Amino acid sequence: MTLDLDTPQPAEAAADPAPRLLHESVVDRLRDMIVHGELQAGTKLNERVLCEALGASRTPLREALKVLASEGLVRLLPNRGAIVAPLERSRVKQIFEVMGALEALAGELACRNASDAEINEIRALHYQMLAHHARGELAGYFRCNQEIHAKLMEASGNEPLADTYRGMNANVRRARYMANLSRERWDHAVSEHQEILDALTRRDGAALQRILRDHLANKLVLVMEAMGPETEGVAR
Amino acid sequence: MTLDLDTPQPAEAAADPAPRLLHESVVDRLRDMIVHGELQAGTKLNERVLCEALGASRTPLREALKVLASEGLVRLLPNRGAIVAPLERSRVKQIFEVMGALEALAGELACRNASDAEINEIRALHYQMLAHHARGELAGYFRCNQEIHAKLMEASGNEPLADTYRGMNANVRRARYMANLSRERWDHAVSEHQEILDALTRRDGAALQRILRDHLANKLVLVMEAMGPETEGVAR
DNA sequence: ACACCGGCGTTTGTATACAAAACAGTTGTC
DNA sequence: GACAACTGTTTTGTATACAAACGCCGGTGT
Repeated sequence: MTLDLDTPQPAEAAADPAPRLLHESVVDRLRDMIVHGELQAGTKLNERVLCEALGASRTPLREALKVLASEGLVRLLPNRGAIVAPLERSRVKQIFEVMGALEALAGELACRNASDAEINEIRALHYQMLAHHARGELAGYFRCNQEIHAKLMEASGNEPLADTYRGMNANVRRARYMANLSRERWDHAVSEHQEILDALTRRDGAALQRILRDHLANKLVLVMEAMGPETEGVAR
Repeated sequence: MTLDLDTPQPAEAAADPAPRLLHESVVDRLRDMIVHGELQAGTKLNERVLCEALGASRTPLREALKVLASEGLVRLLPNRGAIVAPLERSRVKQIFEVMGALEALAGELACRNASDAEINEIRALHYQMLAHHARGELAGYFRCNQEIHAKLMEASGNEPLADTYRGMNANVRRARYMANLSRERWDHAVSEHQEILDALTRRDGAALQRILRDHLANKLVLVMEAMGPETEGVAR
C-alpha cells in the first residue's frame, strides 16, 4: 500500500509554503509506525521495501534511519541493516526514571510560567479525558492523556525540555500501550490526573512535582507488569 | 521458557574489530569541532569543503548533518544548506534547567547504585582537579570537571540519562568555555565540588541532589554573565 | 541614479550506479 | 550422513550524477 507522504501542509499561514525536508517527513512517518506498533520491535527494516512503501528513494530513507537511530528507536547493525530497536525491560525502567525527573521539572516550571489560557486548555483536555474514561474508551483516553502531558511540557515554556521528553516518550510509548488497566487502576490514574489539574490550578509547584513523580512511578509498575518477566524485544 | 542469562553476544571481546559506521565517525568529528569552537556558531557548513576536510563523500556527511541537527548542534535551512546552530541566551538557560534536573536525578541514583570503585574513581578525578586548580590550570580543571560529571552520570547506572545529559552538555559546552572565572568564583566552585564528593561518599542522595542543583545554577550565572546581555549566536 | 529583471554559477536535494559484505543454497569431501 | 567450502543472490555502504532552487551580477528601463 502506498503511504501519502507529500501532504499539502495545511498548517502554516498561506504565505510561507514551509518547505519541509523530505527526510523529515520520512522520520515522522517511520516514528509513527514504530510508536503505534505497525513496525514491531526487532523487525528488520528492509530499505527497498520501505522505499517503495514510503515513495522515497534510498538517500532520504537512510538519513531518516540514522536520525531515528540517534533517537533510540532504531538500531543500526553494521553491514546488516537496521531493525526496530528492541524494548528492554531495564531500559524502559531507566527511561521512566528520567521522564519522572523531566515531568517534575516541567510541573514546577509550568506553575511559574504557564498562562491561564494554557492551564484552561489543559483543563479542557482533562474533562475530555474524563468523558472517555466514563465511556470506557481506552484509545481516546490514552490520546487525551498523552496530549495533557505534552501540553504540560509546552506550558513549561522550556523547549529543550519538551523535545527531550518527546524523544523519551516515543521510546516507551510502545510499552505504554501494552499496559492493561484494571478498572481500579484506571480509576486511580484518573484521580491522580485530577490532583495534577488541581495543583496546576493552584500553581503549587512543589505539590505538582510530587504528584507527577508518583503518577509516572505508578504507570511504570503497570508497564512492567504488562511487559512480563522477560525483555520483550528480540535482542539480536 | 528459558531465561537466557547467557547473552548471545559475549560482549565486545578484543576479537571484534567493531566496524564503526562511517557516518558515525563523521558525526563525532563534527561534534568535536563544534563543541571545541573550531566551527563557530552561525558558520555555514559547506558540504564540499567538509567532504574534503573529512575525507568522506557527501552521503555520509549529509547523514551526519541530519543527526547533528536532531541533536540541536546544527540547523538545517531548507534549500540553503546547514549552519552551526546559534547559541541563544534563553535556550542556554533552558538547557541548564534541564541539566539541573538530570544531574539531581543522577546524584540520587548514583548514591544508590554506584560501586565503591566508581566513587573512588570520582574521588581520584576530584583530587586531580584540585591539583589543576592549585596550579591555576584552567583547561585541565575544565577537563577534570567534565569528567567528574560524566562519571557521576555513568555511576548512576542509567544509560539513557547519561546519553541525554551528554547531548545537552554538547549544546552548552561552547558557552561554558566562555565563562571567565574570577579567583573567588573558582574557589567557590571547587568548594562545591568538595561537597559533592562528600555527599556521594556518604551516599546522601538528598543532599547530593541539592548541591548539584545549586552547583549548576551558579554555573549558569557565570555563563550568562559571560554571554553578555544579548544572544551570542548569529540568528539570521 | 535607482529599481527591477533575467542570465549564470553555485549549492543543495534527490536519485541512481557501483562495489563490498552478508546470507542461502548447493555441492563436494571426509 | 554430516560438515565445510563455494558460489549465486540479495542487501548494504559509499560514491557519483542529475536536476531544481538559490543568490549574485550585470543590464535595462524609467
